[in-house]
Amino acid sequence: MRQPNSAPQKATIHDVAARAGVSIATVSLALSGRGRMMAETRERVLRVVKELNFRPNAMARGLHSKRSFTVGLLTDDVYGRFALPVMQGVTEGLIDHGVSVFLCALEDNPVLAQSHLDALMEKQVDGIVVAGRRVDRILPVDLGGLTVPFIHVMSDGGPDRVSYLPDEEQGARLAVAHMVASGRRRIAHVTGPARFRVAGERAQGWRAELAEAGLAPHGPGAMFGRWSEAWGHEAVAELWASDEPPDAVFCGNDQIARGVIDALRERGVRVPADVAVVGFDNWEIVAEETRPPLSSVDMNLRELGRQAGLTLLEAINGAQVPPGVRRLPCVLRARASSAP
Amino acid sequence: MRQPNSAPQKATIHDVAARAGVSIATVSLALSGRGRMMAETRERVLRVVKELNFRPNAMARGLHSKRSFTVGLLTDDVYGRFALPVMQGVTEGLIDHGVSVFLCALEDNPVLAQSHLDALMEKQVDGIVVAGRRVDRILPVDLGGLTVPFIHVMSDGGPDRVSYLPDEEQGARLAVAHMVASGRRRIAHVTGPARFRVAGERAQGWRAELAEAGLAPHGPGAMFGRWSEAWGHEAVAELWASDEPPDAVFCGNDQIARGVIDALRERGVRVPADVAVVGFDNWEIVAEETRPPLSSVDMNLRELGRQAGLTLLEAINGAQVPPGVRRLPCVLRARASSAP
DNA sequence: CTGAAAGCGCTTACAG
DNA sequence: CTGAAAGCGCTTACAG
Repeated sequence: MRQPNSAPQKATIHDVAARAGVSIATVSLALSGRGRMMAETRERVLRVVKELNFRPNAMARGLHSKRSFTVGLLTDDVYGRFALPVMQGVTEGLIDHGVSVFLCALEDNPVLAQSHLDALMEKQVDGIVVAGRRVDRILPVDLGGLTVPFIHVMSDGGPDRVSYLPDEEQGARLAVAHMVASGRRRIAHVTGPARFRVAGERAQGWRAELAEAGLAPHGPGAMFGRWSEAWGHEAVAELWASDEPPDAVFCGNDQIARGVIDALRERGVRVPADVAVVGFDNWEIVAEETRPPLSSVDMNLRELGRQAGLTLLEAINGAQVPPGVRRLPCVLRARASSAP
Repeated sequence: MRQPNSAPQKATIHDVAARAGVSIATVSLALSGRGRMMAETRERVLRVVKELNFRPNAMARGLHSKRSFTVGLLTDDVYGRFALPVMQGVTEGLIDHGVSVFLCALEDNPVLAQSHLDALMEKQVDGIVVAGRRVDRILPVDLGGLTVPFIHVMSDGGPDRVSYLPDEEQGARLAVAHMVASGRRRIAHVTGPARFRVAGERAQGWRAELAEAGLAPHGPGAMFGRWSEAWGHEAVAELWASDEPPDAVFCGNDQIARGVIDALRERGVRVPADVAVVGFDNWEIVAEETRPPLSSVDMNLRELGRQAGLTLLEAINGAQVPPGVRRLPCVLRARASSAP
């Protein structure tokens, strides 16, 4: 490992100025392209900048501009299935603007959360992104006294804040419309616990799209259970105990869908010939390995993160960003499990 | 969204000094606890610090100390199954020392990678962690000219650098020893492509532990294939085509194990009664939903990240850290799939 | 025990 | 067109 004491000293603006035979002000001006100067002078400065591989010290610059060009990203998604794409989107959208992102993984620990927040504020972050793993869950931090703008993604900050969320209902409608279009008529919905807000929203989308297609919900209504494969199995047992089982199952997430498909195979019910199955989340590593590969609704998390990052940047730059929830459309990733 | 222009100005050391009726030097000294001063003065200063919620500006502090108390975390693991726990460990280990971590997701794009690296250097990071998703893969960045210490995790930086890796061979031996202890004698190994270094290391552990137990490898040797469920199915077909199928299968990862277990169920072979199955990675969300739940080797990625972060910190603080690979032991997470 | 001053590496009016 | 100076918010010798 290269040791810091053996490392070459970084060049400063004084080194550049001395070598180019100008003042540090001229170097600064040449670099920013602001003040107009003799083309020859500018070129000479820029040449030296390149020779010395000079990069302005962001801390010194920030001291003056009161902008650190950093933001903090708080998340409680320790597992990362949802937060990671969001995080990527945020960093991706911001790096083009020279903004770097501090990662803070909170994991339900208020003390840890507070120390992360303190560290961020000391580092003078220009803003904060709060990324949740579940919409109706509050992160263990008090953002009330924050002196910088912040924004929520995959977590609802309430009416006074800006929140970016997937359009769950629209995503559900996509899935149902897709099944209807391929001739399915008895479309059941198997999903997670009713206390999860997204479960209700997805069920609502299922119901609304069916109504629009002139179809009745299959069975007594949406089947709320758990977000697990095991629940998928159980739901199939229930559904196939009736006289008229469904010809399509729209599942609230990919794990349930996986359980449904496995259970159907064990019963000798063919997917997609007898029953179409569509999941939610488009968890690719699981969806692609399902037999047959699982069609699923993609929440576009990366794009969600990107837009949240850019909107935060606007707010940092002084724009008035009206508070409220912004929904981004989902897209359907059709695979074999829902073929006509 | 709270707008920056409406935000209360942050208190500076001058505000504190004025209000406490002392000089800024005294405030600084009181805060650092360095210079000795009248207890009463110190208390007065600290009281005002609290009243004004004063936090020293890290950029100003860093300008002087030439330490930013930040590090960069480069990773090419876009999916995040492996990198996320590592990232968490790194941040967790460092936040206690006041060090914040910049996240840079690289995803095979050298241009993006370079711009992330440039941003990090401008921000004056004190060091860099390089976290891979696969040991024998080089990240698309040239770290050669770096002027700060760096360290590798889940990626091998070669003989001149410090790298933290799981002890793959030891992990494999754990799995095999566990199966031997529960009476299994014909232990097969189904794993990923031979060109992956970890596949070779895990196979080596399997072979070594069997030898130590006085057992021969089951079949013609380790079965190299793909890191997928589908390969697990195919391998079962091969294995059960022989006269004497195994009574245990050690799998190179959890996806293969999942495929193996599913395939065995379809054949009516009982797990664990007839065959024990153990996976690798301890990918909990999958392992726990497998029927029966899957025993698996855990690489301790979080701890790996934590230690890497702390070692980087030592190097930053000037310690001489001898280069080379450091292996951390894996642990076995036994579940029902390998019960005696 | 406490304060005035220099300096960290920049940027930005302000002179000339 | 270019330079000298002030200032961003701290820390650290150095006086007193």
